[in-house]
Amino acid sequence: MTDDLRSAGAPTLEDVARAAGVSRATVSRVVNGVRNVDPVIQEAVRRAVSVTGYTPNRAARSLVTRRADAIALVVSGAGVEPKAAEESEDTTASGDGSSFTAQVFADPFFGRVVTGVVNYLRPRGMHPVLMFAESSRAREDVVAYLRQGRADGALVVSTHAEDPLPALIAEAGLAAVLFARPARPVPVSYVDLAHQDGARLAAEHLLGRNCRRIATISGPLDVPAGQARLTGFRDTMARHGHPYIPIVEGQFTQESGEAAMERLLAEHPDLDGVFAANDLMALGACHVLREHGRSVPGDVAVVGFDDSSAALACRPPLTTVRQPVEGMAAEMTRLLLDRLSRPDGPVTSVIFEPELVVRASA
Amino acid sequence: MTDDLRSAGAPTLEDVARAAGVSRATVSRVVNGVRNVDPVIQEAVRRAVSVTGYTPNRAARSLVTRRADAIALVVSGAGVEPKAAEESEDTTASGDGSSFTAQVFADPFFGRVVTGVVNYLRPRGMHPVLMFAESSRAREDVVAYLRQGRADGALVVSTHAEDPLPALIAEAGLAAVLFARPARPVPVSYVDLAHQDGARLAAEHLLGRNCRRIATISGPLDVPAGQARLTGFRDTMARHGHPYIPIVEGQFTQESGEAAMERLLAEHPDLDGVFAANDLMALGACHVLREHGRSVPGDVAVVGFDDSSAALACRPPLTTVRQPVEGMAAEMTRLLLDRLSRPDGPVTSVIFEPELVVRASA
DNA sequence: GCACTTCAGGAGAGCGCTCTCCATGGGGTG
DNA sequence: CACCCCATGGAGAGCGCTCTCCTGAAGTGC
Repeated sequence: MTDDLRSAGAPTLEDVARAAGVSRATVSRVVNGVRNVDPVIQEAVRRAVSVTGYTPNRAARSLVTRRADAIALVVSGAGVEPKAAEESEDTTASGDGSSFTAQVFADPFFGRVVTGVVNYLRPRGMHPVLMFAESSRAREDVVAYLRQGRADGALVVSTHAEDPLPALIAEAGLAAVLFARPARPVPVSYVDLAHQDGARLAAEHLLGRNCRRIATISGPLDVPAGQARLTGFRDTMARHGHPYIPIVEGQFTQESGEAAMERLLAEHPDLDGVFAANDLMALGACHVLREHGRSVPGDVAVVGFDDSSAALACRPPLTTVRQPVEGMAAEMTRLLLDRLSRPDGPVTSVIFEPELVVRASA
Repeated sequence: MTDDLRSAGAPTLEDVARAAGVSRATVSRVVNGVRNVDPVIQEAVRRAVSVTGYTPNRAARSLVTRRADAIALVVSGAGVEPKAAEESEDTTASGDGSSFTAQVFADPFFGRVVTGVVNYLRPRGMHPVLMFAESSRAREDVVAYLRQGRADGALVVSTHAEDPLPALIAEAGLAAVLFARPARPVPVSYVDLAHQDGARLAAEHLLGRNCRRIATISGPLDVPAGQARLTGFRDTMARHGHPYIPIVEGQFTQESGEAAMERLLAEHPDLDGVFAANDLMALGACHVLREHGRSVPGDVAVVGFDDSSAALACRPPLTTVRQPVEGMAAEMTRLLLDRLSRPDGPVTSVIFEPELVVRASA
């Protein structure tokens, strides 16, 4: 098609300029919409663009703008730690089902983060590069990737506290925004949820239903979110005259929720209310309760946390504390793009408020 | 650090060359490991690289190599179709929970694809760019992205048949590999599962347990995989003297599985075996069966398909047909990289064999 | 010992784009 | 009528890298 105007390969600015009878600079101005260009010439250029089928070469543009117009979405944390064989380059088709990535996607939480990020990025013509950083080698990869200018900044979702990645990125002078406050302070913006308030809502709901023997399945206590939800729950219970409540620590997985419920039931067979620090564990708890002949919410009321897809998948549907993950992820993305356009803007944090969603389980 | 050797900003090849007392070309050769370079000089260059803290600029490299060294992972299909307001650029922090991306991640299947892709890509220093193509606008974005050279090729996972994306990509002369055979033939390589064989395994297992009133919850029949699983199941049943079996079409979601099971139970209260075309629907079916007082597998045996995380999350754990999604995704990635290094290699397809995994549900 | 091959390393030409600087010209102002 | 200003478009210098071509020195064979 119209090969007469192009030398070979993809058409370049030069080709368009020739076709439109103007200079390269003018085409560039029209394409990027900068400065005033005579409407007549603009039109001519636009026509030339579509005639030649021109698409700007991103590498060339990036080379001069020093911007990749891409950002990385990094899921960071400790997964299965690197065995001796880590260097073995051959993760071949045999498939490694128990990998960190698999763990990550098992929780509906992460899909919601992606949803929020993508929804914000897409109208802006951007797409996230997906990276996982569960080993120190992988963390270096992330930093190298950013340093190479392949992405302008990173959105970091840590699954564990003490994650060294945020600090690494900050030290290297790279842009990043975190999902959730880092365990130890790092000069990086983040979004987070008022976890304690959420836990308070759960506690008050359980108490409002006249549950009196209430226990909780907490999240991992080395994760700030796990810690905060427990604190919020415990404080509220204490304030209402329940200074002591049974606690079993879970790991935010369904299995850990099941195990925790088993223990709770063994030690406190008469309990009538459970607050699980996330929906997945609440789901596991419901299963175990039913297996032990307890009806939910008849015998035991169960409240989850997150309002993830697991909450609806559960029988009965879970009463839970809604965490607006998609909105938080979108805000996180907004903060990063903001940072990129104003590199010395302030480091900020945005805290979202949770909301109680009452369904059938409590 | 050692600012004396760098002009400003990130160190370039030039800086390293100066530090090592060689030419730019030599540094490039060492960095890329091509041609013979005197070991002594190599060592000097390497030292200079670490002293200066040099990292190659990818944009500059891409500009000349015409390779982005990046690939796109595209989830394609029809989601919520674009409303009139599609152009409204403001998918702000309000969060759009019911979006296509949310639908996608609700199925554990996709996480497994990502796992396989990432596992293969990572040792090779690559990371996928995540894209969603559920509207024609989004499909154009994908093509434009590839045409701009931001990614060298695409891995396409279609959630629906008749997905126009593979054809669009092929027409544009861009590299791609598909997960699952396209509904209408497109000159693009793909990986797929022998769905019919998998369904046969399920049928034979149910028959082997002496189930005699067997029904199936099929996948969406406009998806090749849904179609093939039904065909395989029906054919096997017919071959064993069951020419007619009740069928209800589902949508591969848990809810659709529940609805289908309700209908099946209403119309055939005496059934003793169910084959659901994926685990999510099997999970839904189990819920409904229990609600109707049927024990699984005591009263009704249930077989799923995929061996996804839902199979283990189910009570009882699902007997299912294992689809090696991670391995398939890795192979798909291998095919793409292959294609990129040998652009006129053959278009191929790799079909994987499923495997029956017997657990408690049947 | 001389012509010839071999190979290490340097020089330099771009890759396609942006953006600064400059030339041009038309219109407004004193 | 002279002057200045601003709007407009062109020229051209790179951005940092790769890779071809070329030089020169060392090795090889008769």
